[in-house]
Amino acid sequence: MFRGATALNLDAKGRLAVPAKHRDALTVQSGGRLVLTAHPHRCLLLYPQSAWEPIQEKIMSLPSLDKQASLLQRLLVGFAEDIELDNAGRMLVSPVLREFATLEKQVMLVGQGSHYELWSLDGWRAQLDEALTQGDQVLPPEMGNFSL
Amino acid sequence: MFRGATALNLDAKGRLAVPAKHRDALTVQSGGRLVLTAHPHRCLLLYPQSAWEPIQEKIMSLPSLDKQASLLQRLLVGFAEDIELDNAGRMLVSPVLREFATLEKQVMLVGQGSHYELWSLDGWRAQLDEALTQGDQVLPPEMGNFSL
DNA sequence: TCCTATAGTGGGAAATAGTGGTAATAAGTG
DNA sequence: CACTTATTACCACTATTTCCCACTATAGGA
Repeated sequence: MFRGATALNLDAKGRLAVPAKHRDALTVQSGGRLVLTAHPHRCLLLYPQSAWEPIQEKIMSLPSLDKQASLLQRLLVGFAEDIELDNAGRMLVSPVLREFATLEKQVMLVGQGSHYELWSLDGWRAQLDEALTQGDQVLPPEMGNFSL
Repeated sequence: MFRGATALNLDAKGRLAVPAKHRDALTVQSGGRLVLTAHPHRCLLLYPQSAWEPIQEKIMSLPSLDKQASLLQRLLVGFAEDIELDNAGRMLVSPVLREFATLEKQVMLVGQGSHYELWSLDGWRAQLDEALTQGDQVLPPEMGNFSL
């Protein structure tokens, strides 16, 4: 499972060098075939292809004339791109996805168990601020008696 | 299956160059025979012909005196056009369809599994805004416990 | 502390894709 | 029936992308 946050840089061509340790974990699962897509919180999602497929199927099984469902389909499936790493372990992030998540040079790669999230540094900071200022209200109701 | 979003330009003659990777996926399925039609959300739909046929049959099997059904029939079947790509991989979008979806120069091609959607840049942006501002209400009820 | 091995970064060249234009053909009109 | 206009198919040029190689930096071991 993927975990840990790393600060990375996009190069001038929009390439992102995935750190070696994460790279190994990613390439094992689907032979290096990855899927990169958009998340409603304005970050990107990075899945091994085999983990992504069932999610896509579930999303596309919703009725496409329904307003809510089609928004979700257009976001998650519409932006999804098949990605491979070059022989230096870098992935190319398309202009469309870079614009969506407002990625410039500095980027955060954040492990989330089944997948990674990719944030612009600013987006990530904003996210953090929110979590910290909310203090103890962070817990959702169904986790009321949760203890670390 | 088709996925991924690409920004494209219509040229002065109303031709749209389909990116090579999507082109291959499209031409495999029906030998390059495609169907382009109108969608109620004011975008266009692009299907391989073989995938479109059963959909058209299903639509036309609805009772044509029903108000809802006939609206759908006129839109989806009424606007449908058979399309082929020229030998540079471009499709010609007719004036009628361009006007329907308010396509001018800049256009988004968005993969949706079995087909593609074609949006004007403005229409697509509006769609995105909606998805993002609705934030977490994006999930339809039957997907309540859905997790990425 | 220095040397070696591994990882990260940048750039360049070949191949491929995109764009615009021109010529030929077909269709429409007087 | 001839002429004009529109459409389609083809060709050539330009731009972009992708792949590969070389250099730099970092970390680990001797």
